[in-house]
Amino acid sequence: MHSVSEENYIKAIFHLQDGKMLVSTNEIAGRMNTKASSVTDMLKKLSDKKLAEYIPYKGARLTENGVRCANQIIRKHRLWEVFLVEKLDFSWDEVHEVAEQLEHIQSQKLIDQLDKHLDYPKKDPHGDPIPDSNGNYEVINKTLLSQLTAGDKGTLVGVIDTSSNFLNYLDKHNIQLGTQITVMEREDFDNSFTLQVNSKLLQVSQQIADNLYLKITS
Amino acid sequence: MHSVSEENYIKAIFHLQDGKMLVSTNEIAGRMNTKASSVTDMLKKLSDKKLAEYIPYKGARLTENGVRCANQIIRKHRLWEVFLVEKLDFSWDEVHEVAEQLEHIQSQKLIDQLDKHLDYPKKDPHGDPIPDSNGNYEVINKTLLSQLTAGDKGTLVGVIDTSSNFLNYLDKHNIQLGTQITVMEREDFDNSFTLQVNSKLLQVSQQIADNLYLKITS
DNA sequence: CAACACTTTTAGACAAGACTAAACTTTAAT
DNA sequence: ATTAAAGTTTAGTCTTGTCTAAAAGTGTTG
Repeated sequence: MHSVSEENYIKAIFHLQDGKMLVSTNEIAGRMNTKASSVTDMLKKLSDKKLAEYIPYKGARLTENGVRCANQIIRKHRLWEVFLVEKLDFSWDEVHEVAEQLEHIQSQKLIDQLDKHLDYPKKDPHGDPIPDSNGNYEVINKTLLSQLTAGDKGTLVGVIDTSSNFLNYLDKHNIQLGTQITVMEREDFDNSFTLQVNSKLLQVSQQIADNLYLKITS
Repeated sequence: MHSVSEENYIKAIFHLQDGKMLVSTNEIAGRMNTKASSVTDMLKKLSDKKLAEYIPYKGARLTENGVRCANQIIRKHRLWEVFLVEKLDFSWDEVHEVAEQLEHIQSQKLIDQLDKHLDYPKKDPHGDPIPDSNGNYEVINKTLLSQLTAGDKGTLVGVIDTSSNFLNYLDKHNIQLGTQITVMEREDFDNSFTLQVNSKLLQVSQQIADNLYLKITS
């Protein structure tokens, strides 16, 4: 089918193009830890294969075909994450790296059976939706914590950063998917927040507030 | 660690060197579906990395390190095969291809936890032993069917060829691991056999007899 | 609208792993 | 002991994916 490298670029473009008309070469290079010149080469190839539309000096965007492809890779990634957590007792901060490898295994039967074995999960361990085999997924109603103001409250339904560093920070404060969070105060100067979590007060920086999705309950 | 390609060569040499002093370039090329010149290149690389001893024009053999490495790859391959059959309802003829991909995933925790999840299996779905994390495995007492004579009998404990073609042939005749087989007659002319299997008589060619391992019961 | 900064592409190189064709060893047979 | 066949290695090429350095394009700002 497609090479591992092609799949990684498709995934990167997919995540970056959300909303945007075109994704720039530099943005892709940043996310992939490669150089802009390597990205240019790959964009030409993806364009030849009709997986992306590429306008030199302007940027690129996935075609319908490319999006379909991206959804299948994301489906595989997230199903493997569920497998690792549910069946192999991985914690949510350990799964990403391994899932990055597993997502490239090519076997339709494998992924269908894995889905069934896991009882058709709808979300991965970080709260992200798992596309079904047609690429459709439940849109989750969620708001970035950093956009809330004092008095708002909700439950944690997703995280953006899935690095061990960040997830360990959450673990340390007993914050998991489903945890109740109330915004007590917002500091306009540095956009930091005072939250009430697990009956305790917690100060969090903007960087943290930018990585937490809540489902508002009031 | 090692590249996928290196791992595949290590595995091939390991399987070929059984008993032999040295494995020839051509033998490796045959098993890997590559050309002899590609094998020469790789043997130099494996030799540089101290994974194989290579004597130009003579052949190669894995070092102790190479053997350790081979055992870990085989351990991963066979554990994944068990997983596919036991947990994902694959049949024994479908697992090889997918396990060839899965065996190259790099994560010690993954393989430890998979082993535990499967309850530390000792054999894969084709009857081959699964090395433990130190590379040790149970030696299975077995004899090639093609070396038996009229009157011998035993139970099927292993197969050599794991291709769908061969395994489907066995399925068609209801032959599985554990099936009782009696040698009724051996035709010296073409080394074919008349067997009694599942209370029926079955003619098998030498090629088939060369791929079945029995544990002798009489 | 010109000049500079920034982004992007091109050109050329490299590493891994494969191939073909030619040269070289080994082995077996006369 | 020669020679032919078979097996192996070398030399050179190709593809994929990466890089650096240089050239080209874009855009912003005075």
